Amino acid sequence: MPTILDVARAAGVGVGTVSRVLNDHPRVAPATRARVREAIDQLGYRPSSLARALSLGKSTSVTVLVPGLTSASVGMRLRGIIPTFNESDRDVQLSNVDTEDQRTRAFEAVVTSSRPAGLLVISIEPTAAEMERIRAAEIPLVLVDAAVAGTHSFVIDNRAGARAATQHLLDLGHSRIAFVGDVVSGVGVASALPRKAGFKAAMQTAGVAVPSDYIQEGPFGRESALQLTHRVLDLPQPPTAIVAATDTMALGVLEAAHSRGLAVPGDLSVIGFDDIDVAPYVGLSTVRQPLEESGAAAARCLMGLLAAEGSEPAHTFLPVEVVVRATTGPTRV
Amino acid sequence: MPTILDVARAAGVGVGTVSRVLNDHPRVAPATRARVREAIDQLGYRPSSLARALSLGKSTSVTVLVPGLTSASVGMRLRGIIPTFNESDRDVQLSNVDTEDQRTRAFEAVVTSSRPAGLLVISIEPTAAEMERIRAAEIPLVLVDAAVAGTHSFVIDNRAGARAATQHLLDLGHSRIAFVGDVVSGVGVASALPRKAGFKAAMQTAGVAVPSDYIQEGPFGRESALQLTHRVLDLPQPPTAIVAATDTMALGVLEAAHSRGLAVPGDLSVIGFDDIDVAPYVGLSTVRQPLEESGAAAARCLMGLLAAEGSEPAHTFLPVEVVVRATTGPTRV
DNA sequence: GGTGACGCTGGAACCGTTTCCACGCTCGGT
DNA sequence: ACCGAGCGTGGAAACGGTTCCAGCGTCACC
Repeated sequence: MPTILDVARAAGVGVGTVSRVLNDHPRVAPATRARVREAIDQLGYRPSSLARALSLGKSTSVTVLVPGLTSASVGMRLRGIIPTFNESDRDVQLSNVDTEDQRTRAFEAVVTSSRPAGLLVISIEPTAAEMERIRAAEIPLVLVDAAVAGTHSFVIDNRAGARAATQHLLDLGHSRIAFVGDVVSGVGVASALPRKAGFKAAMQTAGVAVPSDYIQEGPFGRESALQLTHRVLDLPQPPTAIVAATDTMALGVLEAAHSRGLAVPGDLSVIGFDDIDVAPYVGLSTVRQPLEESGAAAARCLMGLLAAEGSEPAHTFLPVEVVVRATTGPTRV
Repeated sequence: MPTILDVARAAGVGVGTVSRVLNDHPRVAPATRARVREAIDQLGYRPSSLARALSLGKSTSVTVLVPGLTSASVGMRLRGIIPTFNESDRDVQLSNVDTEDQRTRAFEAVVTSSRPAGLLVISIEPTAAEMERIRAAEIPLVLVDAAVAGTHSFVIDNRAGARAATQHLLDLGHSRIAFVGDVVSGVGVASALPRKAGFKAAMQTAGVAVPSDYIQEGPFGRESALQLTHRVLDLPQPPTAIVAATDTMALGVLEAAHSRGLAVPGDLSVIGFDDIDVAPYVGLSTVRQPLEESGAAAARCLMGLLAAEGSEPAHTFLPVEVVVRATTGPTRV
């Protein structure tokens, strides 16, 4: 395995010159540059990214921090992120952070140990202390599905999305509308909170009262949503429509409806949020957010930060859109 | 950011001793060890993995090479892989290799540039040359959904799986059974090949002739399967059942059936392969392979290789199982 | 023709670890 | 009391890059 010194000797130059050629520094005579290039090809030399990283004090790869890798929406975001980086020859370190402990250690390791060139964080709001350490370490940071002042971030208006979803049901003539959402557990931004708020706001604006029993919350997941749905459907006055905080939970809602023999949307309308990849197959009406595109956009943003500094931090709002499929409709007469 | 030298000074020892403490070498006096530990805590010292990597000639992270990150089955495998590594504090570098060019460069980079502690390759068969370079670089290698002699690998019996799927249809009384599969395109192991062979074998054993038109092959994907299905259903003697090489393609088959107003399974039975996460929601009958578990098992295997050398390479066969859901049944009478 | 500026270059220092070698000390055996 | 073995330790060298500084030409200009 040839080193930079071998190349320097072969080309009859110093190591500094080879390094300058490798990094496209302007101060190299064209003839020398050509000679070095030739020596590199001849020897099949490839610079060691390990040595480069130590010398620079930072690696060239980017780190991506995600909570709940198993969740469908996170997976779709990653599909936008990984290829975008790979296409530019950027290595990607992927870290799954589910517990509070993993989260602490992950941020710690990023700053002290692995020192990536850039950091992409999904659905996690770094604490002020974490932000400060990242800033001090001069690691460019981009947030997806989370926002902190002074940072680049890509988010959607969860409140408006939920509001639109609820409005869609109201427009269909529903008034007994329930909400099935997840509570914060472990790491991860609580997008369920603004979604619940959007639901409430829509109902209030429409002048429709929401019984407190109509708001059911539990852990994230299909299974959990199934139970919450049974609970709300067992009420003396069950709802005719349900807004789920996420598509994954909407799948649980559908399963509950199915197991009770309820017709969807005849007996019960269901709308989710996110438009994960199974949604079209199940015919689930939902609020689409550009998951894959959000990942790709964030990755491009981070690469811009790595290439040329500058550009003041900005929050980018991505569009949401109600997608009507087969699980929402008027109540059967 | 304190270095090992700072720790050495604080503890009144040499850097070598600190390094020995860090790496749990036995040759350190307990008292000294304690003193060094204390200094480490006091200073909040964290070793630089960058420097460590250079000194060792290899990084501590593992690299995972995957083709077609967007495909559902690969995603599920990753869900088994990433958390398994993360739980042991192992960084994971993820590389998406779709084109032949990316593939070459990825293997090249692994050996020459990034030099991970271990390599996990999904659905790709390294060439003999690549194998040789990896062996020379002494990088432990584990294969998933691909097998090469002399390497640890985790595979399923694709042929037997397809055979069982076909047998299931035969048992239901079908005899006009078609096959919709994908052809090799870009990088990735052609598991469609043994699956097609399994289909043919089952039919031959049953003594049922298969018209050549009944075997349709095209690019991988739902869209492609949709067109292939239309083609086979346009035949004068259309099939009453279709074996799809993958669940993703089965989804295309279902879509085609749906758009023609065919009842499933009344007019057309459909069975897929893989049991991807949407399969249960669509009610797709399929051949289940333990996708997530295969990833986790491979990751554990690689970690074993990293911890303690030894254990001769072995091919591990994971079980497959026909899962009957709602898309297969007898032909409507 | 002398001088200053500047482009290009070589090489040393440095990044923060690991590892190897050598040395001192202790202790058991003779 | 002496000697050798061996444990515990310090420190230098090495890993392979980057960067900075100094020096050498060359050239323009006076």
